[in-house]
Amino acid sequence: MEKILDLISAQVSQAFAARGYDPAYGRVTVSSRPDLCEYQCNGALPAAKTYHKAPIQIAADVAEALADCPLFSGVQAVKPGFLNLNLSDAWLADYVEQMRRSPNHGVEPEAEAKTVVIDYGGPNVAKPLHIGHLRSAIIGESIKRIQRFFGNRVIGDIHLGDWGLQMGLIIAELKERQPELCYFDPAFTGPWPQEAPFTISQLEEIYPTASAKSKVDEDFARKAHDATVALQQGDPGCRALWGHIMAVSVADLKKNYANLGVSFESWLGESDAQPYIGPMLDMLEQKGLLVESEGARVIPVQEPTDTKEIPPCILMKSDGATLYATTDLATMAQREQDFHPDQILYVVDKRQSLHFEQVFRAARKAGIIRPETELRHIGFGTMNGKDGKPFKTRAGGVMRLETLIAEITDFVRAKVEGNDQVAPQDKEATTAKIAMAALKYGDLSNQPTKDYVFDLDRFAAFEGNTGPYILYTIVRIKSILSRYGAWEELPIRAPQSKEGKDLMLALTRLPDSLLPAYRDCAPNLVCAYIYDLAGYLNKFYHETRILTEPDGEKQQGYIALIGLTKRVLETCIELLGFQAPENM
RNA sequence: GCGCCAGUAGCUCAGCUGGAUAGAGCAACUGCCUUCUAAGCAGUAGGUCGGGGGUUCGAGUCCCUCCUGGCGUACCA
Repeated sequence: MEKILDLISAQVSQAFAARGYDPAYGRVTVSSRPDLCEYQCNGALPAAKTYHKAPIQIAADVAEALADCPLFSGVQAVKPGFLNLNLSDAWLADYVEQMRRSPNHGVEPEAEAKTVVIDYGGPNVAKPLHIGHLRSAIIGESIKRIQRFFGNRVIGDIHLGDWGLQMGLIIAELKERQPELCYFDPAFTGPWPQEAPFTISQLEEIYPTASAKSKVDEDFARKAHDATVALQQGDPGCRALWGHIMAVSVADLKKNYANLGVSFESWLGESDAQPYIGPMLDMLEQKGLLVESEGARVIPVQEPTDTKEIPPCILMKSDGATLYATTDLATMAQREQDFHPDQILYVVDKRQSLHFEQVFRAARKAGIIRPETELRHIGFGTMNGKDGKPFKTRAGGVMRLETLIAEITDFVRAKVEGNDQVAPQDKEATTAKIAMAALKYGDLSNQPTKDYVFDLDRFAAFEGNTGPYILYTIVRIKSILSRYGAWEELPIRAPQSKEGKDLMLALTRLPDSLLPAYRDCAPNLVCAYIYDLAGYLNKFYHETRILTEPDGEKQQGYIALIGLTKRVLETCIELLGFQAPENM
């Protein structure tokens, strides 16, 4: 269905045209002065210049033309030249009723579904998830859900860091600890053991140990390098070990992402892009795009129109090794082959923006993706501690994601334990839902590109603009609805109060809020919308006795209104990646 | 050096293509629970929108300049 601002703007534009003005001046926005009116049109101000007339005169002219319009209960031309509009109760109720019946609450999906690949996550195999992975996961997951809501076919790709030196380090360290393992016996031909020679917690200890050792022990560093080369060249023992590392690690990653409510359709990694590297480099050589520069093979991406200097995209180091950019390009070739995407979104730390600029340009130049495919880097900022510096543990290390989640969960649990509304058997599940809302909303309510301060005390307080506030609002509605009984089919009725009308007006803003959130990949706009909506619901709730309302028809209208509000709020938090409990 | 991003209330942040009196939340203070969950609602106080110029009927928003901070700047990912 059509967005309410479009409908109103069309009416006002018509009025402008009817009085001989350009209809383009008829654009209507939500009022910046809710005390004066619900909607406003500023078109008379710029029109004054064009028509050499006083703006107030134009506004009055248009107001006159709108006098009989059934959309409005009031149209006023004010001071400099504002057009102040108020909607008729009946028309508004009818619009909200249409929203109630619409499958997406009035939000129009894309006319033609697009195929979108979203690259988020990017965890390294054999290393625990830490808070650096949090934003990518949360933001990426939300963008994915928003894309789906608008009808697109979306593939979330975790893009594992499963290749390169880190694997060599682990293999080399294992060889030092357990040289007797069959994987290190060149004479051994298999079959390889089913069971991995380590657990996930051992793996998580082995990697940092090996990494630290390689920095002080040159001999060990060389062994790790050799193991990496052996793996990449297909040494059977190394490959078998690598398979174990992958299996153990991926199982653990799946568990951890599931705890976050984050999932991926594609579990491919850098290793899967390797077969594409050779052919891609050949193709680039053939096209003459790959040139020698300071001993490396690069694709120059500087354009004559650039005002800044863009270093070339390096695909092969002087020692012949490939790099990050090589893998990313090969991965793009793979995605083009597998999915033929209309859009690829990279939800990756904003500090890598230059890297993506180079890779995107190289990909375009080389024709690795179709020209019409949109490539976009959604760069996000750092999560900082209260001191404004990157978040660390008390000891100064990088905090594990599990630890962070456990800390929030503990805070929430303390509050839920003392809450009689929650049945004892539901307490743990409710705690988990609230904790997830606090964490995700806390992150997503910020603009993705900005660094933000993660303050556990603030998030745990649950007052004001927080995830738990949104959940609490939903729970209040659920409580009334469950006492009332069947409510799903009740129609929206004309508002009975200012609070009721304000709530309806807030509901009509859903499509106008979600569309920019979708276009700009900005979940923070969804947060801003539901915070606003929740506020209007709570005001309405406070001013209106619903269950004790004697007039049955009025009561049905109230119930229908809060029922729709509940559905809209739940739809939105679903887009953000969390859910509301029954009680809290 | 060059480039990108940011600077709005004590703190954390909004502010849509320039428009009416710059908004929330936290912290402070004041009211509201015998009636649907007070994790709520209402109110008070708190600002020369980093500084200085400019564009115009009008600038937090656009242009220039300066200051401060963060990040990035060819063989790490």
